[in-house]
Amino acid sequence: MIEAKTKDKRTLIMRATLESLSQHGFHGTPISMIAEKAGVGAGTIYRYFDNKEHLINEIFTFIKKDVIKAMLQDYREECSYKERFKHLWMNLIQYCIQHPQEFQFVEQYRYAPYVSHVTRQQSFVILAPIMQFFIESKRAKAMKDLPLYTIISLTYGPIVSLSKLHIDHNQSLTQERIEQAAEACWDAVRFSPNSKCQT
Amino acid sequence: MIEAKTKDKRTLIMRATLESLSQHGFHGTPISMIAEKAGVGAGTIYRYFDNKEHLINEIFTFIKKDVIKAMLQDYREECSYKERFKHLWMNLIQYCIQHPQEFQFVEQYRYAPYVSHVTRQQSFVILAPIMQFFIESKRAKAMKDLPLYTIISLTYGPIVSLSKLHIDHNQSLTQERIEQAAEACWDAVRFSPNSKCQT
DNA sequence: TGAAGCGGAATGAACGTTCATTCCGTTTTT
DNA sequence: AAAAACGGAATGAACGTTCATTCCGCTTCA
Repeated sequence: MIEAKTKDKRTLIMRATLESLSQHGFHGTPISMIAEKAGVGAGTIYRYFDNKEHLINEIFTFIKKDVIKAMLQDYREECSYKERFKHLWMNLIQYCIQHPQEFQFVEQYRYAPYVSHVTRQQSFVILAPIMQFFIESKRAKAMKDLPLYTIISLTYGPIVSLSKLHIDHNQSLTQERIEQAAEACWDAVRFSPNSKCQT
Repeated sequence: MIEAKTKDKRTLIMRATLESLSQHGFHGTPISMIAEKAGVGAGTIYRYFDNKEHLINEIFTFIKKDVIKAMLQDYREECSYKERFKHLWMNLIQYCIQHPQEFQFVEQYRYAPYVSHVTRQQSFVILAPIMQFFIESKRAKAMKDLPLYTIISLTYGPIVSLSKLHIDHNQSLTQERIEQAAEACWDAVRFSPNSKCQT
């Protein structure tokens, strides 16, 4: 009971912070506003987090784990590489557009100075299972033999870009268009024997 | 003569701001620091810019124009679609990694609240010639018939992602790897008659 | 030609505001 | 009743912006 209640207030503060940050940015979200949104006193926040920076770092790692969970939902090892790729890809973009606050938060603070080094290191650990898939796909000649970070950029980059456009310009990213984009992304990374063809 | 001197000081302030912003972010760059870096008094900045927000907006549009200029350098209308695509793509990524401060600035503030609506509208106007190329490529069946913003995401997204990795993790983006990535990006957007092939 | 006057550019100390954090009296829990 | 949790006023550091003053190059006048 105590635990539950304690955790509730902690979560409340984190949610309020996330909401405010994605709406008003770092400048626009003083502790006082977080306190008000969360329905707690300003001082209470410091019972759960050392300081504002710590609070943000906590949110950061929480979201990262949530993202991976979402990506791996209904993931089936036995599918083809293409199917698995599209599954991971679409799960991720679905998460981004269904959780715009979380998405914008991560994108905004990924390289910000107040996301501590430790927090960023954790990301690598969390992402390990996804990395494995790429490595295996390359080895199996299902994907082009490109450096790992090139493959990540070719797949994650468009997700970020599409999600931003969707959220900010209210472009209607329909299921069909997401499918199209997933297919195109696969074209970018899939192994093609005659990669030298000219147009 | 007087004109030249005036412009110099204005440019000096903008350069100092850009440098500080990309290093320390918005929080970490008080006007006092900009003044010091530029070698001017704090008050002087307000002779050239209404306020901090205006200063940032000015930098924003300046960079946008610079980027387009860089992209269109040595651009030749008579080349094939693929060649023109790769030319634009590679010019852009070269700019990003050769001007990390400008790149990071744009990426950080593109959707920030203090980049005014007007400034963002301008971007669209500035980007018009590039958009035209995509539209024409689609019409000529050189590119897939995807929504314009999907094509932009498939090409610009990886550039952003690769540049960030390059700058932040000191990944060595060699000319060869840039070429590989450009080729892969083209695979993503190029028209392929048998787009239904399964793997 | 040299001195005095002039105007606007430049300055940085000072101001008022905002913010993260602390502190302490009150409330809730055990 | 003791301890823990809580709230929100108080604090002081930091910030953007202002403005009275200084500085400097050019013009005017003798």
